[in-house]
Amino acid sequence: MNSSCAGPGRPRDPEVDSAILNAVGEMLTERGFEGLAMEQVAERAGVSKASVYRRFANRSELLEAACAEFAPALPETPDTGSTNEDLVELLVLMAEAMSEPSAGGPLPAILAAAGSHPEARDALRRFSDNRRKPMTEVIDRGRARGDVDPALDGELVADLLAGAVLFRSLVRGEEISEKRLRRYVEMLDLEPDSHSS
Amino acid sequence: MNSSCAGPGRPRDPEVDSAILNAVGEMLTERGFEGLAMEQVAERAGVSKASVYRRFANRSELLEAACAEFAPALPETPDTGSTNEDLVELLVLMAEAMSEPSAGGPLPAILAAAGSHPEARDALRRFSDNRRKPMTEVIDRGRARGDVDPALDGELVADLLAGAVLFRSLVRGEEISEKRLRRYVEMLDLEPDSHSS
Amino acid sequence: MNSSCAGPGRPRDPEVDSAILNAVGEMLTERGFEGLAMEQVAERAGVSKASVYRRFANRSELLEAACAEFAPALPETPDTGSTNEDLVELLVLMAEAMSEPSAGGPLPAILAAAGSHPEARDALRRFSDNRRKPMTEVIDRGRARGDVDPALDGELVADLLAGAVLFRSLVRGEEISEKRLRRYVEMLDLEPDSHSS
Amino acid sequence: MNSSCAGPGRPRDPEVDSAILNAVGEMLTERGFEGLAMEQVAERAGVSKASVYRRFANRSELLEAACAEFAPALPETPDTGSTNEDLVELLVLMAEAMSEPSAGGPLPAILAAAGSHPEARDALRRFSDNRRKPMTEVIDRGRARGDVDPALDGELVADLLAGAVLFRSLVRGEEISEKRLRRYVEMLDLEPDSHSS
DNA sequence: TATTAATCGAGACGGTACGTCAAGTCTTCTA
DNA sequence: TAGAAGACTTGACGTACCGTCTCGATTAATA
Repeated sequence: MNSSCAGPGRPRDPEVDSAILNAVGEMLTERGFEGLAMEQVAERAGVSKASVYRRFANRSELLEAACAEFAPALPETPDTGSTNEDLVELLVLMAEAMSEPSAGGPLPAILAAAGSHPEARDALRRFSDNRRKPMTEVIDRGRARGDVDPALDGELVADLLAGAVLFRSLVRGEEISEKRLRRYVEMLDLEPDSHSS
Repeated sequence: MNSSCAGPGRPRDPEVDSAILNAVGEMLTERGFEGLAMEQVAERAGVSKASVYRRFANRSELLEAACAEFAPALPETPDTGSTNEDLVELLVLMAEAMSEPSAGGPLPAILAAAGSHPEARDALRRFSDNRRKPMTEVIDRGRARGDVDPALDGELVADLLAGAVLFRSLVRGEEISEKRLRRYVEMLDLEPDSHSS
Repeated sequence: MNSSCAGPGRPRDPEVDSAILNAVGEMLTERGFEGLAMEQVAERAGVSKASVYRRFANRSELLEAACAEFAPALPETPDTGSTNEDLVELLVLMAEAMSEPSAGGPLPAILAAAGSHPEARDALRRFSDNRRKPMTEVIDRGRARGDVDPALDGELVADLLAGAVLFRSLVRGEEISEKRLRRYVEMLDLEPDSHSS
Repeated sequence: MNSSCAGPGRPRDPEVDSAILNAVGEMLTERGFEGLAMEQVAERAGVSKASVYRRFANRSELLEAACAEFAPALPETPDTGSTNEDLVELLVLMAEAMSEPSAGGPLPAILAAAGSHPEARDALRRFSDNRRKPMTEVIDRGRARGDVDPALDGELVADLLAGAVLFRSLVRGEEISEKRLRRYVEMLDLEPDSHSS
């Protein structure tokens, strides 16, 4: 709908699009969700305010687009041989992404926006889906190995683990040690024999 | 610290304090964190803008105070005889508080602000401490009954369970069924014998 | 210098300019310099506050502009045949302009501001230059007629006469009778023979 | 009414009175009429705002009091033997008082206020009366000496001379050279013989 | 090739909120 | 009581964004 119909008239400059989105990403990272000002986005992108508004009718839409853009690379599914250890590795990555701005990029800002902006929630959902996939793979592999109880619901596991990371990062604002992450995983008792020994 | 030292000068009118805080609470509930405008808070509280600024130097401080104020009564610790069932009940309450504004009061707004505002985070920490206490009690009681593994760390349990609720509410924006909450609890396998039967 | 260079961007609406200046003129006349409030000027002009501030960075600049605008038509140079009589006529006009607000327009307000605001002083200078010109013409004409001492310095005459009017109006706050004005003129003894008879 | 009736209760501290008036004088001198803020006067006087308001109901009254207080020493009547020269000396003093703030004290500020505040006008009237007296004396002495035309009206002379000084200082904002002052005086032709020689 | 229509920049416009400051009034404590 | 301190309402100050708009100047596809 945007790019396909060539129509008459001057076409939009794609550089402008990307300049805007870049600026949004930076500002979101640096100054958070509240610090996202259309006016400064335009200036920072070296673009006129009208050009921003031509694409995004308002702050929300801009945020929406930024969220849509926001798709951090799906992490390599780890394979250490141990289901628990694989999960810990995934959680470590997630915890890093949640930590202070400019480390984890705009994620905290988007999270902050989630309360009021459904698009932000969508972005987060996509993000969490991405994160969930390797988690599921890890569990499936464990199940194949016979490590993991076949009846186990991978989604519930993801809710609990991702939730714990989210909770401590967002609500309690703490860095999470790898040790703690490992204890979360062990609590779920995925590998019954591993500590019966 | 506030009221005891009379000092010279006219004392602050406590009605003004409460009028402001009430107004903040309402606005936060109705219009979210972004809709919290000093000017309108003042108007709504029937108070001059200067009186608001005398107490709270800026929006952040106002939010902070609102958060401090926001300490919903700690729920009755349930006692159904079953540890799992008690936990489910606590989670149901928590899930309700997280759902749509005006149901759960300003909590979602505060949560949204947590990303950018440490004070909001503090408020949440206090809130979560309050919630955590009955959870710990329930677990302790279970341990006393012999239901629960004595080695179990209650805090980790709370992280996982509260986190899962938070995660599904905030990130995925879903209402959470009681059934799902029960499955979270069961996953933790607190009462080993309960499903061995 | 203002209107010719179109430049990029939406051009300023000249109606806004004039609306503002009109409002300023009225308020200055009605409520004096101290009663000149940016906020009310904007409202009265039916214009946003930002539009006022875009043009005038602060009250002083607004005053300055109002002063610049303030250039009452240079009075007809009278020609009664008598130098003295011509001067008296000019002084009468000047005395009227100095009297109560809304009679003389913003002049008293500007005069009041002159002490603290150089721009007001500039406006007054321009104004007095305008007033001085007809005075000089009258004197020159008198000199041509042989009425007036050729050595006479017209500027000094203007200082003395205008000063006297100013003094009685501002410092003493009195209406000045035509008779008194005539006596001032006669004191200067411009037409030596006129009272030798 | 103020000082005489002792009445019941603690008497007013006269130091407070003078501290206030001093502060007013200084502020008027330094920051002009518009810069006269009750709040800062109080602070500067080391006095509570209420103590200021107890004495002066509002800014105008405070200004009024300051004006009342403002009574620069009546200058020594000069006596050089020459009427013209005496007048020049008086004008020099007056021109100095009119020049930049902190040189001439609060006079320029009061002058600025004269447009809107009758009390300021009163103060100026008193001031000009003070100035006028030596001028009249000088003229009378001249008349006694036979220097000056007996029919001359001293008041008119004062209007013209003081007015010229006022005019050039206030409206034109110029320092006035002694030479120019002398030319004003000579223009009035008080001593007909002095330049017939 | 000329037309045409949308783009781009710049920036004015009416709004709304921000956070500051002062004017006056009122209330309390201390001396 | 007076005096110091300071809370209170009111209202202007000057700043910063919002989202809309009007320009003049580019561009490319189309006629």
